Amino acid sequence: MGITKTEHFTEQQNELSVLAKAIGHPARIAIIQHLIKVNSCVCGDIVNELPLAQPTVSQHLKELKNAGLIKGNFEGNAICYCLNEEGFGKIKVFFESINTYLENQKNQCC
Amino acid sequence: MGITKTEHFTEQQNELSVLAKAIGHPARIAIIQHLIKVNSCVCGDIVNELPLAQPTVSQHLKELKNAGLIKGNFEGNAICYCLNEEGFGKIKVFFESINTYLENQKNQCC
DNA sequence: TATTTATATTGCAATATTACGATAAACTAG
DNA sequence: CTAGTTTATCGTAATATTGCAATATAAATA
Repeated sequence: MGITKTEHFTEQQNELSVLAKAIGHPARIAIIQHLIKVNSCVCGDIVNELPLAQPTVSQHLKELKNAGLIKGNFEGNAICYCLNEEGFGKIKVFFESINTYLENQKNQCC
Repeated sequence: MGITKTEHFTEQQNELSVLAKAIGHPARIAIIQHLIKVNSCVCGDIVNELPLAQPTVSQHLKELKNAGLIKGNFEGNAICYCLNEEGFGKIKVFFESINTYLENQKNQCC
């Protein structure tokens, strides 16, 4: 069906899946890594950094923005992008709990 | 097209995207959370934990396994599942670098 | 105002994902 | 061996995602 039965899962599970899904594409990971690498807001050169056409990049940026992983503000002609702490904060909590569990785990049978 | 241009991205970017994509579904997050909650290997009750048909759950388990996020061993009639540290370790590094960046970031303009 | 530059939207084709019924496969118990 | 239990696979329908050409929009500047 391609349709996810979101209504059967908790709000937290759906929220986390949206965030992870947004990260689940190499182009969007490349965008995130570029924003970190440049270490400041990036105004208008994201399209040139990626091996994809402008509409495609625009779409990926939109998805990252909708998921709350990046922010974008108009800066004259261009748009400045940077990471959005809010989205990453939510994932952080999830992965920290997993890591804590894995570190303390004793009775592993697999 | 629905087809990702993986050849244009680095191996690390593709690997991370596969892991994030595998987590990017509420059913698969529910599976991960259940394995943590029970705090031991879970042998054969995963299907009953999820509001989805057995073939669908089997498919989700397969995807988590292929991505390296869970392990599954035959235990007589049933199969025992638990988290796979290897997969989560790779994501951990990625998110730690993002968190370090976000914590030290000074010149935010967005 | 007209032109240029940067980004977004639309529309569409190709492919991927999600879900499940039917069925198969593998093991246990009797 | 037969029946029951558990998990995997196949086949298929419905929907989602990816990518881009064409086009629209918006701001800056001449």
